Amino acid sequence: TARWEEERYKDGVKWQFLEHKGPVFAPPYEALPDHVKFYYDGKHMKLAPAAEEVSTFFGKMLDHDYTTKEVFRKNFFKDWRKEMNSEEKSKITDLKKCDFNEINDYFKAQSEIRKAMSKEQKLVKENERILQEYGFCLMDNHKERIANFRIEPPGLFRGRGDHPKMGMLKRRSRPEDIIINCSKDSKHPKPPPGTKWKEVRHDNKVTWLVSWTENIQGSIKYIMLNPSSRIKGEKDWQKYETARRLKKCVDRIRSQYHEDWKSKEMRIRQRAVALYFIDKLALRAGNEKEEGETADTVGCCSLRVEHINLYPEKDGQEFVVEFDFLGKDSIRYYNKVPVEKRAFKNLQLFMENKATEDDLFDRLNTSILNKHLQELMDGLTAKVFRTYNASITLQQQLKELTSPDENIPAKILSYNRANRAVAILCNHQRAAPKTFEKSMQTLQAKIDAKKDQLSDARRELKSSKADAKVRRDEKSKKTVETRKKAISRIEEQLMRMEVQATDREENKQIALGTSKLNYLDPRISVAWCKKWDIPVEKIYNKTQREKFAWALDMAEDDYEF
DNA sequence: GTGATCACTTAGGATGCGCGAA
DNA sequence: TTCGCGCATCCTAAGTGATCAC
Repeated sequence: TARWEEERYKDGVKWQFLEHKGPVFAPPYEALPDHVKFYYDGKHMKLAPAAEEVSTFFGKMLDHDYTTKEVFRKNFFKDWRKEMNSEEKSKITDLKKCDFNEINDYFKAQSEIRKAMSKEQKLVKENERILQEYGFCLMDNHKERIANFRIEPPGLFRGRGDHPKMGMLKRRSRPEDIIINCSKDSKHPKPPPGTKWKEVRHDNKVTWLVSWTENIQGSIKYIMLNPSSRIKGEKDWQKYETARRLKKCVDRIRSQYHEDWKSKEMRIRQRAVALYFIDKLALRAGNEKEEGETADTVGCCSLRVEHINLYPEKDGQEFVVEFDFLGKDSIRYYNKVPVEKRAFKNLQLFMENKATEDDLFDRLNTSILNKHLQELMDGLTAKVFRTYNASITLQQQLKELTSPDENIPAKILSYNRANRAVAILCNHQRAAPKTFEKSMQTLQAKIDAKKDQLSDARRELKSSKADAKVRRDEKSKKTVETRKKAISRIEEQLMRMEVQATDREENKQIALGTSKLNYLDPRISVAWCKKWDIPVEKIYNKTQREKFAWALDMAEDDYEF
């Protein structure tokens, strides 16, 4: 469907152009010299000197505050300079003097146009066609949905938190960067005309269909199957089965690490205290990271002295450890927890004679820890504790919070509360939605209005009752009945709103999705739904039901994690 | 033991879209 | 019919952990 046109570039070189419709490459292109790129002039994709394309990225991002960050600007300008030709290089020497407002306005206008167009259904149809053509593959004779079938487009790298590489240019992937993985006899997508794939291989030991190396960290990116696929589903099921095996031996492991706190060997004590944190607080393992390559974040094994404070006594509690560090995605973990005395004494020992930037567990890393865990249980690693503790917490909380005589909305609130307990345990946070305050106010106003309505209705009932007493006829009796019904309807509506308000307030800064999708054995939820006769659609949306199809089939109302 | 590489899961924010209220 | 909101989906970064070479 790509429409090709011919145009003339300023050097007198003839190139071909096309409107961008391509699903795999954005846009598709011929083999081009490195300094030549595409840009969009509002009508057509055109060739542009690379520098122009790069600078438009900056314009696109102008609304974000990070374009004011020094690191971002420095990295961006360095990479931009690399893309400039000699004329541009001598002209564009100072980022401060560059004004990107025009291009920024242009992209804002573009997004308005896109919004208007989306109503026309044209784009919707086109997206559907692309999905049908590129969004599926055949695996073991089953048509399976592919998760991320589009190659990542070029742009400026942001990263999360204080990332040292923010602002760098993420380069366009070319067919020559792409490795295709498929079976020998299969039909695989052909590269754009005049180009070649880097490689076509047939490795059935891995699950990816396409891979390429990204230029910011040099890591490998993959195209893989959707969570609804057989291969992902089976893996997911296995994960929860491993966690269930941990349930059987967790007592033994816990008493083991309590013993190890007394060990003569420092490395064993450290291992035991770290495992205690991972188990009790659901901390992540904490692999080492290369300095200067990523934001400075830590997990359990990579905690430094500066990340904890010890209080022999605080707020009436003994042996309190205060954690304050940035974890995955630079999300802050802050927690004050009383710990067992022996663990506390060990921590004091580990911190002796250390500088704040020294490792808390200097005799430990994730590979040592995981080797130890492997000996305790086949397939046990640090992350299994997170899965186990999350799922067992959900199960316990559901038991505790669900009261049999509550109605469905109230039961769902209980479910969300159980889910929330897990999200808090795993520290799954989100930024409070921008519209939070406003939407809370709107809801409160609705509640108030409903309350007024209720008192009006009650007054009306009273008067009609009095009326019925005097008149003693059928008609007035009927009025009383209708008004009674109206009241109970209003009461129910009010209750539902109040439940919703509580739920939303409690959810302000907590993300439930991550735990629901990755940590909670879906069979627990399915069993709960069956037990209390709650439609599973109230808990899992369509996508989630597809992902957890295996669990929907499997779990009965008496399922125990 | 160490570092590099690879494959895979887990993560939050941005964007898209459908639906109910006005 | 329009508007605004909230949930679903998309996107891709950032983790975990296995394996391999030295």
